[in-house]
Amino acid sequence: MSPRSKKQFEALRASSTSRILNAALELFGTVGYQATTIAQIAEKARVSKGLIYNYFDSKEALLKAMIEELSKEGEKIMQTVDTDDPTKMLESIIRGAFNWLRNHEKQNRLIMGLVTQVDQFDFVHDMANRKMKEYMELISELLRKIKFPNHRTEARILTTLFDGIGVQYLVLKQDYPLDEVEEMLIKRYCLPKKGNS
Amino acid sequence: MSPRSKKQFEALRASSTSRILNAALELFGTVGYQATTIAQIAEKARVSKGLIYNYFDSKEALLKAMIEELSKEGEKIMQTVDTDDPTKMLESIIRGAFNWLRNHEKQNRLIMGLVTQVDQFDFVHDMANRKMKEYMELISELLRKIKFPNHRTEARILTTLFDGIGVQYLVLKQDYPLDEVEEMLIKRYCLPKKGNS
Amino acid sequence: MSPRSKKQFEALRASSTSRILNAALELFGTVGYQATTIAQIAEKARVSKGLIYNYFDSKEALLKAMIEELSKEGEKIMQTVDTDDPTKMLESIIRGAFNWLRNHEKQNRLIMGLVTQVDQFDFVHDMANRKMKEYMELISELLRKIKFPNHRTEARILTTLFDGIGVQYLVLKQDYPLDEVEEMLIKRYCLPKKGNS
Amino acid sequence: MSPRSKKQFEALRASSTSRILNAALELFGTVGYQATTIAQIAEKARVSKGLIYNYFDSKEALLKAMIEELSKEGEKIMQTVDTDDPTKMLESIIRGAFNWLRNHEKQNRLIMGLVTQVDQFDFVHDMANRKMKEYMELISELLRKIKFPNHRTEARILTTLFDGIGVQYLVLKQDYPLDEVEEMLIKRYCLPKKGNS
DNA sequence: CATGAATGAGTGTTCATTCAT
DNA sequence: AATGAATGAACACTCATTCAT
Repeated sequence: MSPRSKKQFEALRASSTSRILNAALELFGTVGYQATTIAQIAEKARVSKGLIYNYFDSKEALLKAMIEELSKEGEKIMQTVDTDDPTKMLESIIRGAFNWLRNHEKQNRLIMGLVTQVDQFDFVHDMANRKMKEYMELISELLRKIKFPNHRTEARILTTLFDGIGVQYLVLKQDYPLDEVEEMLIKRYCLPKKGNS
Repeated sequence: MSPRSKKQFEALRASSTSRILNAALELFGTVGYQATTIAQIAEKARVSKGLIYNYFDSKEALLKAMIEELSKEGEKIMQTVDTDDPTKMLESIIRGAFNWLRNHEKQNRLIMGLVTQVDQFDFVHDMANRKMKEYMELISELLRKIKFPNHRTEARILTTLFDGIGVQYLVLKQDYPLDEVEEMLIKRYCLPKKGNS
Repeated sequence: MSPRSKKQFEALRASSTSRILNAALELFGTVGYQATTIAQIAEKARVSKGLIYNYFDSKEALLKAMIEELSKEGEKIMQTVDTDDPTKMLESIIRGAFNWLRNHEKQNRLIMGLVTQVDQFDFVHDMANRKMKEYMELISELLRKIKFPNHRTEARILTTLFDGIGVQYLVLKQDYPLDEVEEMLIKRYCLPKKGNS
Repeated sequence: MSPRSKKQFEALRASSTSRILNAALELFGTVGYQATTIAQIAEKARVSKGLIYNYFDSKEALLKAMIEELSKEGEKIMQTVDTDDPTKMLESIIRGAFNWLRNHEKQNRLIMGLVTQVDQFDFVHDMANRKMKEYMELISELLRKIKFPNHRTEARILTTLFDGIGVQYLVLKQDYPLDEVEEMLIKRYCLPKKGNS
């Protein structure tokens, strides 16, 4: 009855789980969480509806798992930034933020859509809230280290800009000069200023 | 022939319509469009479900009416800004944007939630797209007039900041120093620069 | 308070009532009774929804009134047929039946649609039943008088044919040779037979 | 991979589908299509409302499926008639038509009810139209072969009679002498005439 | 007599979830 | 582990009918 090894089973599990998560992300990130049906996810993942409930307790649990995975991925990226030279680190963070936007369009769309609903997806709201504050603190600290004037205010500006870029990029798409804005921010915050000395 | 006067009917209609629109805005702007049911709207507006369909063809038509009203309101505000002195005008626009954020939280939430869904609420997406570009052009032109260096790039920054502030304010609420950021932007863009002369 | 004479009021009543009945017939007879809404009737009659309920207790009462009017009209037509010469009378009846089909398409459609529903429009069913039997008796008697062989069976055939023609005309419309069939029936039943003597 | 065998699923599907179709026919054919609710069908089929939508896209699709099945059944019956001897064939067709009336009361009622509504169930109208013309052609040809005088006109009479019998039987039920009329038609059209030789 | 805004029970339909296999 | 048939609560929407004026 059990000719498959444990490893095979686990591989199966992993494969199905990730197929489901990928399909869900694809749909949540385009048509939205509420407008996506379990049937659509099952079809896109080429899996039966029932199987989804073997791995996830509910549609919301599936969402939660996705958000958590996303949160972990975000942390992982943060840990790869160089921690010695504050200027290099800031540049690394800025470039990382822009790359995130480029590579996680669906995720951004999803989160943006969820974060607007009050009292319903508190775990998303909380995560967004926490991340925003973490970013703020980190960047503020870096700007202080590189002796950028008004470092707190500038950190506010910079983090706010990140979110603004996210929204504008999401709406304007190719019309938004992502590369240009990236270089401009690098220049403003990571290069030695001439006239500000 | 007519037992209630035309005026009476008109008043009745206006009252119901606005009650419905208000209730819908309240709900769409908090729990979201899709998560809001017609029954909830009817209850909040203290009106029967059926009556809503006397005034709006469908749930989506109700949304459309709301968005259009919003769009008009936006235009009206834009027309009130002083058009003589570019510096004054820019300040007026910036202050207007912040006041909009303060007074239209529900609307912002709603639009932000809708704009993320692709191929579903194109009229919202289109409006957002158009407004963003209009703002960009207007501000760019003003910065050029007041001889702000790199006026196009700075206009990009400023409009992007508006959206970013919207997102952060929406998530962080009281934790976001709205007033402080407002003053800072006024100072940066509307006051004579010392070192830049 | 009552500056209008009784006659004026009655004229008003008659006008509205008949406008409503006409509109209802138009709609019942094309889209069907159930598919027709009171709102559609009101609109077509250029009358308010409420007024319809001044004259008719309910949608079904409106239908009943229509059917009754129709029934009376049918009787009136029957009374106009010449009662002296049985052959002439038969011809008159046959021609009358064909003219009825030509002039009462909507009514036929309506009745045909209603008569199929069991336990719902018994008054229609009953009327149809009664009319069919009356016709059968009358024609049978006439055929007997003109010494048509197998007069009962032939009466059955003839009345059945009337209904069949109704159905086929209703479905095939211009493709059905109504005039041709009319002449054929007249020839068969109302002219002296050559070979059958 | 699959817990229930393909066959098991197939059997389940077939069972549910036919239960639903039977229940729908029962109701459509008595109270009528529009007056029948999905809830009633579900209850009579001892099935949940939702399941109906697993098999049929909509109430109208359910009707369409029923009509199509009916159309196929009609063709099947037509193919069983003896094709060698035209007289035998004609008798077979006449007897077939009467048996159809006896065994398909609900279907006839349903179709008769639908065919009266214009611009709404065109597929029913079209089918009725087509069948009528097919029958007309076939019978006309047979009468020609057996050298019946005025074969076209007589074919018209005969097919019209079929429909008329349908209507009268539907209204008069047991009061209509179906058997008697059947024998009479057989005698008139399928037996060698005395005086016509 | 006449209006049309207002109601609410009822309709077709959807969809997350369960369960026998 | 996997299937998909089955459920039923919930939804958007309709419409005959009422009623204040």
